[in-house]
Amino acid sequence: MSKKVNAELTGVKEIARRANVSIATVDRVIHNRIGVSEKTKEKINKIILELNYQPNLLAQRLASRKIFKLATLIPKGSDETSFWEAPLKGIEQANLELNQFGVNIDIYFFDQNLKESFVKQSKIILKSNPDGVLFAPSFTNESIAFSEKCKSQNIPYVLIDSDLPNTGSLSYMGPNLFHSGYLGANLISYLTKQTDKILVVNISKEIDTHHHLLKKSEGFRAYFKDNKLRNPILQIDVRNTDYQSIQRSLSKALKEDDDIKVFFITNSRVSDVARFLEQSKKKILLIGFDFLQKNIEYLKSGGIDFLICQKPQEQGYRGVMALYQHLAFAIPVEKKYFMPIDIITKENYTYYRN
Amino acid sequence: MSKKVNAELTGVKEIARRANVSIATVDRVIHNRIGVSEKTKEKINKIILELNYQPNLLAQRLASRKIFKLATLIPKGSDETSFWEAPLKGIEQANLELNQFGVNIDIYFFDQNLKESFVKQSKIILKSNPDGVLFAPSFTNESIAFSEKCKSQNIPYVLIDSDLPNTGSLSYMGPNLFHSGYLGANLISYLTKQTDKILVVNISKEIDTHHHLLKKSEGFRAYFKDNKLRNPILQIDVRNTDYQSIQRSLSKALKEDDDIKVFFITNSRVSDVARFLEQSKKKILLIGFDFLQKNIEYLKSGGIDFLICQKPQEQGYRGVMALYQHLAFAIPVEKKYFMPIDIITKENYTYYRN
DNA sequence: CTGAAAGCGCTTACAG
DNA sequence: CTGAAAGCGCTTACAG
Repeated sequence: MSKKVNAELTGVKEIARRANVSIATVDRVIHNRIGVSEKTKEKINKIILELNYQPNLLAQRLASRKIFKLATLIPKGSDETSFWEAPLKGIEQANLELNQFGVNIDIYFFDQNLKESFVKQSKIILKSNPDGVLFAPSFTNESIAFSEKCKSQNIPYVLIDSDLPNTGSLSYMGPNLFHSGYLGANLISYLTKQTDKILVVNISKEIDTHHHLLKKSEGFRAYFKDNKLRNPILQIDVRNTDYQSIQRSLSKALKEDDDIKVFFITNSRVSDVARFLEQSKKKILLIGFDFLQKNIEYLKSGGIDFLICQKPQEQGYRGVMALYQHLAFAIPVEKKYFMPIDIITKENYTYYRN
Repeated sequence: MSKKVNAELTGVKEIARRANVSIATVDRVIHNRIGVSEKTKEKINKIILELNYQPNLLAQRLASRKIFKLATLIPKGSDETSFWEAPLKGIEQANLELNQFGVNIDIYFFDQNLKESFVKQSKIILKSNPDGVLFAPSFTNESIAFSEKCKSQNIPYVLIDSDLPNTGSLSYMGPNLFHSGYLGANLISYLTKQTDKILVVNISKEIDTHHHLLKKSEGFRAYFKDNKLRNPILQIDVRNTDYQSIQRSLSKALKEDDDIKVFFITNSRVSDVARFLEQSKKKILLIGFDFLQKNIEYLKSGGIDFLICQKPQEQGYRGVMALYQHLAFAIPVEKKYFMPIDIITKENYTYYRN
């Protein structure tokens, strides 16, 4: 272990010395603040380039006692699905790590079944005047409205889980939904004959607003089309997310077509389908989404064959980190950071990091 | 953006004030240095607990001008395989990020085909007196010898890519080899009938030292046994890694059994097998390892069906980070950090982060 | 437009 | 065994 030597032949002090000014003036130039004559500004900038000056981030953060206030808005975890616990965990982890670097995160929740709760929470957030916002745009119109307000208040915002059509966000961190459906189809094409019948199941209260499910089924179908596969593809939309409704819809579908070989469930509700198949003693290949405890149980028992996962925890973590890096260091952030499309089976789930 | 207030009602100053001592004494207690009476030590420790004191890492790193010198030893990337470029990238990324936190990394390489080069480089490293070492234990005996020397010099070391039987390492970050073979078999079981013949191919100059390949094929076989699957499994070991040799061995194998349905290649050399299959116009299901450019090309063209990947870049990155966290903050490190076992196809490789 | 000085929360010689 | 003081590389009022 050695010691740092000549630590600051390249710091602000050295720049100040060479430019024959005070370090305060150097600081002004570095941060593009006003109140410096063109001449000295040029002189200093030249030296900065010569020295290839890199600010010491440690010292920067320590000296500037700024506190960044971030707000996150995601759905509340519910009995029906624990999916949103993962992004929350990611946010909390980021919070923990950033705490000592002067970041405070306020975590807000909304009810996935209540647009008004989203609107209400977003208003509270705007009033709190945060330096940055992360949210899941579950309700398209309401989310667009929220993002517009963020823009007009000059608050950078990051989206996770699904994207918004307009482009004002600092970043989107989440799946490419179309492609995750496409991959599901790819996987199935390996597992079936071209004559096998496939059932696509969307389970969601608001299919119209949950356009992300539709994007997945679009991607799914596109694969079969692109590869000229002739499997018959049926589709049902289940609008009530309780088990009874799911059971009823699936029973009906199977009554109409009793030779379906594969079920493709476009979201995390796949465990309910596994339960149904278990009870009805049907052996049908089952593929769905998301690394939830319930789903893993069925993966273990063989009730679910494959899960497609997209690191929701990492979405929360990275989303917050992106905001921080943008605010604290003006580090450029990837506009779209698509999560990997992970394939989970009985034999690799123990190693998966969500 | 607000300001930090009362920043140090919990800092060393406050502790010193409450204990009625100087901050130097507080510092001594915090770092368990000698030269403090039992009495004051107790007093200070009590206050530390009361305040739930968390040192400001920024200030800590800034004030202590320690420089940590790390050394890494991994195989040189070769024409035959670019596999080791990934861990190198990870190491370089860590280097970049840690540079401003007082970490210097010296990167050493050895020739995968020359034990002596490993021995030679490890000696150079030991002479340089590093604070921590990361290495890939490609040659078992030589690696054990190296690790013993690290231990006796009190240098913490981290292993990547494959593990060593003794347990002195700070951490192992890499695949669970047995299980990655197991997963490969799991995947294949979905894609085949029980009567389909499977060929396992180990391609390596030193199968005996490259016991990690053997662990993969063990895991592979274990899956079939555990699940009472009756597929005939053949195996060949190719000891020369040039294309001609591989071609010859595979031709011979196919001549002896022309109804093989699946090839399982236990390492990254799978692209050579894909090339062979392409030329011989055989359509055989092909599964292998690692996210290399060559392999991806065949994945795209359909020559390779699945790749199993284990984030080699992250191995390098995390390995270095673990050393740093251990040295700088005495943060406890996971003894074994197994990488996820990722399944890559034509349709998700664009999203993969190696 | 510019600079001197204090301070961020620590560590580190040095002196006693 | 203990403390006063300087310093890490920055930022921030404040004064001129």
